[in-house]
Amino acid sequence: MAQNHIPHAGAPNRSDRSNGASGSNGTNGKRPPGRPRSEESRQSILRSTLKLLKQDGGFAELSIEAVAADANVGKTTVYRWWPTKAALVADAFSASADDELRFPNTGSVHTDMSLQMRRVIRIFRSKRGKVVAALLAGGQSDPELIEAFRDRFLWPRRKQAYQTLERGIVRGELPVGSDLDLILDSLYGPIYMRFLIRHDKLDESFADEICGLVLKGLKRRSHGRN
Amino acid sequence: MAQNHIPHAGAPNRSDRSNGASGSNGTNGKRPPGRPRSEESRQSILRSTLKLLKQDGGFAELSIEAVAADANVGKTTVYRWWPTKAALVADAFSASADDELRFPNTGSVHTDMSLQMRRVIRIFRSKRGKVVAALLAGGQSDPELIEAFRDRFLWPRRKQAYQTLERGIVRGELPVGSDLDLILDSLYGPIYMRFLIRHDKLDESFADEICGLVLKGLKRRSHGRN
Amino acid sequence: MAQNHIPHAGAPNRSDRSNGASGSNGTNGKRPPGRPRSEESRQSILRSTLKLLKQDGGFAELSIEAVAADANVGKTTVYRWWPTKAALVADAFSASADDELRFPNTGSVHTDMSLQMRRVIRIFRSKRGKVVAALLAGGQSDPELIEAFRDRFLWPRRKQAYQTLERGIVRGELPVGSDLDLILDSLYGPIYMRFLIRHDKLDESFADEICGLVLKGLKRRSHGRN
Amino acid sequence: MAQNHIPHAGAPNRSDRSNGASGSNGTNGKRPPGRPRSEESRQSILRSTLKLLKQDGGFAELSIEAVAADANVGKTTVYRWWPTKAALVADAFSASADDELRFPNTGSVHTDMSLQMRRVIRIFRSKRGKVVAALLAGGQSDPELIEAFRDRFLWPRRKQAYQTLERGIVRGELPVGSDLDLILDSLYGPIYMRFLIRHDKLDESFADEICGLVLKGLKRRSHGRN
DNA sequence: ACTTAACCGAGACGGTACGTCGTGTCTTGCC
DNA sequence: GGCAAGACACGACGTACCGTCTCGGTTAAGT
Repeated sequence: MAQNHIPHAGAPNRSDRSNGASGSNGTNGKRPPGRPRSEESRQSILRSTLKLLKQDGGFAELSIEAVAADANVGKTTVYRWWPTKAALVADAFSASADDELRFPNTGSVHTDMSLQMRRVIRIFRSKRGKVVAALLAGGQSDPELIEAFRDRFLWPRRKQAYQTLERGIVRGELPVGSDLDLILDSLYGPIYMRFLIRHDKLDESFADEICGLVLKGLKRRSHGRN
Repeated sequence: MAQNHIPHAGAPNRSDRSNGASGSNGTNGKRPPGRPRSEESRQSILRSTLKLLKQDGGFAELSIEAVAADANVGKTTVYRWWPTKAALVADAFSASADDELRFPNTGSVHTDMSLQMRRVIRIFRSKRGKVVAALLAGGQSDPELIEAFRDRFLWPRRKQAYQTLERGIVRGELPVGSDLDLILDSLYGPIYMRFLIRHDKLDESFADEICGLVLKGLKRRSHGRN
Repeated sequence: MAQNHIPHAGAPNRSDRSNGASGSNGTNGKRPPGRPRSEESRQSILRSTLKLLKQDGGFAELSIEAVAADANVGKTTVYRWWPTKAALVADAFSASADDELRFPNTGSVHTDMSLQMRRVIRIFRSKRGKVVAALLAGGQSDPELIEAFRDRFLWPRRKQAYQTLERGIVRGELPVGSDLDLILDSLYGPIYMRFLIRHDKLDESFADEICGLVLKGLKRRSHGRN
Repeated sequence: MAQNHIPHAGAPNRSDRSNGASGSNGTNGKRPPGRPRSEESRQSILRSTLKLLKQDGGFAELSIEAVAADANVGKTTVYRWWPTKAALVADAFSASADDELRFPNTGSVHTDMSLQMRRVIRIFRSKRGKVVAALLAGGQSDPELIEAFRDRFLWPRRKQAYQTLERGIVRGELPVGSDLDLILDSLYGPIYMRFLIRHDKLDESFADEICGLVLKGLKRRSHGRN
C-alpha cells in the first residue's frame, strides 16, 4: 500500500511488484502468493536506523549489522527491502520527516520565512539534526542519498516556500521578477553552513538576522526602484 | 607555519618536535635521537591521499590500506604519524590549500568579494572539490575533522575577508557596525549549500548574484539611512 | 567419534552441537537455526593445514592467513571454528592420525612391540613426521596442544600397548607386577629423543635394538627370579 | 676473547674477526680499531633472553623486540651479533649451562648414572627447563637451534657419559661391546619423553626406575652370559 | 690533541600476519 | 515466499614484530 522506499532509479526491486496495476492483477486486489511482508519488521528496522543514527556517529558509522541486531531482525530482511545503506537511511529519514516544517501564512513574508527558518534551526539543533547531518554527509559520496534528501526534504518545503514568496510579491513586499531560488538559498544557505561547519553559533535568532539582511534589503530596493 | 599536520587538540604527538633550523629553535637546537622522519614518505602519503580522494568516492571510501599501498609505504608509517583517517585527510587537504584563494584589493567590496567567491566556486567544481566535500562529510561524525577544516581553510580566509569588509566600511560601502560574520555566512552559505546539496546549478556567475542580493541591499540600506 | 575438533577443555563451543542423525540424537533431534556449517570448508581447511605443515617449516611458520588462502576460505571461517592455531593443528593432525599404528598380536610381546615401534619410526621419518614435530614443538608453549597430542595420539595407542604387555605377562614373557608405563616410556622414549634431537640415526632397526635391551632384560630378570 | 655465539655455519659474521690466528693478526694481540664490543650489552642481552624465556611462553613467543627493550639495548645491537633468534637463544642457553651436570665417579655405573640423571630431571623441572623446552621446540623448525642444543648441551655431557660407562665395562658392570649410544638413549629418552609430552609424572625417582630397568637388565645379562 | 673506525642508543622505515568487524550473499527450518 | 538465524568469502581495520636503515654520540688506537 504505502510505497516506502526509494525507487532506486531503475534498480529492480521485488517490492515493486506490490505497486499494483501491472498484469492480470490490475483491478482485483489479489495479493501475490506467499507470506506477506511483515509491517512490524519494516517499522522496527526504520526505528532502529533512526535510533542508531541519533546515538552513535554519522552515516559511515551506522552498520546494517547493528540495525538488524537492534531491530531483532535478520540481516537478510534488511537487504531484501533496501538495496543499500543509503536507501535505508533515506527511507528512515523520510519516515521521520514531519509536518512541523510547514510554512505559516501570517500576511508577511518576513514573518512567514523567519518562523519557518526558526523551526528548521530548532530541528537541526535537536537529535534529529544528527540524522540530517548523516544524510548530507553520506550524500557526498552517494548520489542516491543526497537525491533522497532533496526529494523528500528540500523540494516539498521549497514548493511551499515559493508560494510564500509569491504571496509576498503579490503584496508588494518583494520585487516582481525576483529570483526565488537565489532568495531561498541566501536565506537557508547560512543556516546549513553554520550547521555543517559549526564555526559560529546557530540559534534561532539567527533566522531573524538573516531575514533582516536578505529580505529587508530586497524590500528597500524594490521601494527605491518603483 | 611549517607545521603540517593536525595538532590533535592537546594529545601529545612526537612529530611536533621541531625540525626547523638549529639555533633559531625555541627550546634547544637538539634533534631527537633516532632515525629522522622521512620527508619523502610524508609527502608521498599526502599525495596519494589526495589522489585517491579525487579518484574514488568520498571520505568513507578512502582506505588507509590503499593510501599506504599507493604511496609505497608501510601501513605502520601512516598510523605512526596520523592517528586517524580524519587527521590524514585534513593534513592532505591543508597541504593542498593554496594561495589561490587570497582576496584581491580592487577598491570595491563588491568586486573583491565577487572575485574571491568565483575562485571558491571554481575550486568546488574542480577535482579538489571532492576533497572539500570529503572533509565536510567526514566532519559530520568526526569533530576533529571539521575543526581541521575550520582551522586550516575557513579561518585563514575569513581573516582576510574581515579586512576586505572593513575596508568597505571605511570607504562607506558598508554601514558602520555591520555584523561581518552574518554578512560572510550570507555570502558563502548559499555556495556551500548548492555545493553540498546539489539542488541547483553552481557556476561562477552565482557569486555575482549573491553579491547583488546581499551587498547591494546593504549599500542601499546604508544610503537610505544616512 | 564424529566429533572432529578439540573440545577446548570446557570452553563452550558452538560446533559442539550434534549434527548426527535426527532421532538417535542425545538431547533432541533439532538442528539449530541458521545455515549449517560447511563440511566442505572444514575438510578443505584441515587438508590445507596438513599440506602446509608438511611443506614449509614447523608450527611457528604456519600462518592462518596462508591456510585460509590455500583452502579458498575466509579467515573468519577458520577463526569461527578453531580458537587458536594450536587447535587447528591438533585437529588437522588428529584427522590424519590413522589406524596404521594398531598393535599386532603375534603371540610374542617382543615381536608385537617391535613391529609397532617400527611403524612409529616409519611415520616419524615420513612427511607426517613434520606434523608430529610441529605438534610437540608447539605444545611446549601451548598446553592445549600437547594435551591434544596426548589425547588423540598417545593415549589411544597406549591403551592398546597395555593390552599387548598384559598378554605378555599372562604368557610369562614379562614379570608380574611390571610397571607398564615405565616399560613403555623406556621403549618409546629413545625413539622420541632421536626424532626430536636428531643426534643419531633413527631407522627401523632401532626398534629392535631397544626391544633387545629393554625387553630381553626383563625376560632374563624374570627368569632369574622365578 | 671468549667466542660466544654460534658459528652459523658459513654465514659471515664480523665478530668472527676476533677469532685470532688469521691474517697478519696471528701472533700479536692487536685489537682492531674502533670501539670495542660492549661486554655489558652482551651480557645484558643474554640475561634478558633467559629471563623472558623463563617467564613468558616458548621460543616462538620470545621477540627480539622484547629482548632489546628488556636489556635496554638497541635492536641493532642484538642483530649485529646474533643473526637469528635461534642463535641468540642458543647462546643464552649455553651461557647458562652450568657445571651442575658433571658426572660423578662413585665406582658404580648405576650410581653414577642415576645421580646425574636426577640432576637432569631437577633442571628440567626448574625454570631452566623452560629454556631447554624452548630450544627443543624451536629446533623442530630451525636446524641450527637443535644443532646448538646438541653441540653445547648433549655432546659435552655424552662424552663424560661414555667415560662413565666405559669405566663400568672395565669393572665388569657392563658387557664388553655394549652399544653405548643405545644405552644412553634408553636411559635419557624416557626422561625427555616425559619432559616434553608431560603424560606422566617426572620426578627424580624416575631416574632410579629407568636405571633399574635398563642397567640391571644389562648386568644380569652379562652375568648370565659370562 | 686529532683522526679514524667501529660500536652504541634510539627509533623510523617497508613489510607480513595477526585477530576482529562489517559487507553482501547464501542456505537452512519454521511460519 | 517471507522470516530469523547464522555461516560463508571477502576486504579493511589497527597492532605487533620483523629485519633494515639512518641518525647523533661514544670509545678507543693510531697518529
